[in-house]
Amino acid sequence: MAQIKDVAKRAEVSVASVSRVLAGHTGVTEATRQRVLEAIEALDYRPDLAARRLRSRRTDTIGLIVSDIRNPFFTEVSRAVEDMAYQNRMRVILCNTDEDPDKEGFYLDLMRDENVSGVILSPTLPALARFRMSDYSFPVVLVDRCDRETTADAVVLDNADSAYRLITYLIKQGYRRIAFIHGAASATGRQRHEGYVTAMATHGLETQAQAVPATVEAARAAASELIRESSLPDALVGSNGLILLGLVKALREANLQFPEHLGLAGFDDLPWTQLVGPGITVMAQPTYDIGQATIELLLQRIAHPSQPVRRVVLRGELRERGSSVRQKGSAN
Amino acid sequence: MAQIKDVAKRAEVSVASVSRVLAGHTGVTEATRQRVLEAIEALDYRPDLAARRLRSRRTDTIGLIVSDIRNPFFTEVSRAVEDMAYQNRMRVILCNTDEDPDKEGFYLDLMRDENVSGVILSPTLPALARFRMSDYSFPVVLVDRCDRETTADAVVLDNADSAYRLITYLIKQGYRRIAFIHGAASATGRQRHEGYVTAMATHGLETQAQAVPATVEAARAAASELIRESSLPDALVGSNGLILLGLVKALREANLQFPEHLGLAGFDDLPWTQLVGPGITVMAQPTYDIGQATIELLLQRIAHPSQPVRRVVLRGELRERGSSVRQKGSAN
DNA sequence: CTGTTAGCGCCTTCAC
DNA sequence: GTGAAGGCGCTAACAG
Repeated sequence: MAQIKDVAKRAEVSVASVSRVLAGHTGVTEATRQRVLEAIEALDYRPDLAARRLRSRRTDTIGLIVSDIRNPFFTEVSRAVEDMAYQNRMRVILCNTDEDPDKEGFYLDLMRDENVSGVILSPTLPALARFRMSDYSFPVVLVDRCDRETTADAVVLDNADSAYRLITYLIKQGYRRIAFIHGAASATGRQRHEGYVTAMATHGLETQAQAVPATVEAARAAASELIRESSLPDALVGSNGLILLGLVKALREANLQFPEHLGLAGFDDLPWTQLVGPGITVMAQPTYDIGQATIELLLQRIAHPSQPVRRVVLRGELRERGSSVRQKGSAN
Repeated sequence: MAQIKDVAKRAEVSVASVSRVLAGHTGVTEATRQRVLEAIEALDYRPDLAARRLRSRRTDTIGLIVSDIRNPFFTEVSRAVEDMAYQNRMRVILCNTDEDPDKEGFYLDLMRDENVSGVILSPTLPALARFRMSDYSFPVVLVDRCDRETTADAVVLDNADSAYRLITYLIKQGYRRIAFIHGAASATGRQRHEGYVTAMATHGLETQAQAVPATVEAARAAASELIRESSLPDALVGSNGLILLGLVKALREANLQFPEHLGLAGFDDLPWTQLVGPGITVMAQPTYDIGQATIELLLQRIAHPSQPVRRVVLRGELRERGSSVRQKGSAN
């Protein structure tokens, strides 16, 4: 492995000059620049990143900490993040917390040890509650999850509003007994629940909500339970794509059709939602945009550490499909 | 930020002793060990990874290079990889190539610059064709894609066999004119195509295959085209989850039901495949296991650089569902 | 068992 | 415009 002094020797200059052309500095004769470039080429020299990082104290690395990359929302976000990172010559380290604050803490510590340029974090509930930018030695931008009280750069959906609009739409369709299954472990689930409650209250309707771990299986189990009860709800709503999938599974197992037996809706416009049954009405998130906005915020924060805190709130978009078409002659 | 000499000072020992307890070395009195530990605790000292890496020449980092993390197969693989990496105190750098050999080359160069401990690579077709372990300064394990001729650690599905078994199953169901849409840009798509051709030939049937970029949209377009032709095939098969999704979309657009109008099958047991229509027959890949096996191979290779090359071939599992139930009275 | 010391490969003043 | 030299923070000989 060639190193800088080999290049210097071959180009018959000092290591300082090599370093200068590497850094793209001015103050180097075009002639020496060429000689250095040739030497670099000839030796297939590549600077040692470990040495460079030790010296320069910067890593051009960003950490991406999410609950589970298999959640399609985070998959898409991660892709946007990696795309932008690539364009900015930065690498991304991927971390899954499984909503476990300890694991999250471990990774946050790791980010400090890695001396990353910045972190994109989808915090667990406890981490969000006590989040302070000043607790970290690196810039952090929150994604998907953020409280009203949190002072931090963040990119989120208008969760409460989106849920409110989705529920209001269902109510306008004629649904009354609307059950809401939402993720228990995240701010997102809570905020969407809030929107649900507000919408129902606005129309004088009783709520029937249930918090579950945000997994397909938990949602399926909860829905199965709910369905088994004597009085079926008019409609079922899942607060994210995973939960919605669980609901569909439960309905299928129970041999219940939508919208014939009950209405169905949810969040996240995943590819399959338009394919199952008559299509499922969803509140779509601009997922890739969310990821892109997040890393843009982060890059700006890295460039300007003391710029004012910013929050980007993206709007969900209702996609009406067959699953929420109220059936005539249904019980009220 | 405290550093090792601060710890040494506070514990009243030399930096060497601190380094020793950090490394978990024996040859340190329990007493000094305690003093060092206390000092570390008191100062909240954490070793600087850049310095450590420069000195030790190891990074405990692995690169994961795939075509697109949004492909559910790679999503799942990446999760397995990250899990195992976490357990082994290693970090993973995520890279998407989009099947672009240049981008792939860029990342492979980056891996060298990063001096990673190892790389998990799902190579593009050209990269696979010229792949030589000796071209890399770090261990590489191939995942999902591997030729017969390639000499490298690898974990793959028994692609040709799985396709053969899937097609043979369809033929036994009574299907004859089976069209196969497969990914053009990967070894996997080619091998599955091979299995398809073999199965059809074995039964004296004519093939009708089409290679497309492995995206939902490309598959949808190709299938739409195919469907528009005067003579509809008996059955449609997609060589992976993305392609299968495209097929379903095309059928839906054309208002064609499965299995009523034609049979349908594919690869990858994605959650939605059991939810759309009567469920779709698929060849399931043990995705998480594949990821796990891959990183295990890599970790072993890192530990024993000169151990013999190993290839792990996992078997696909047929999951029969409603989409491939031959309809009575159909044309032959 | 413990301490001293010489680098790991690079960047960057500081002189010239 | 160029070169010499001193670290960045840590590990691992080598002495003692």
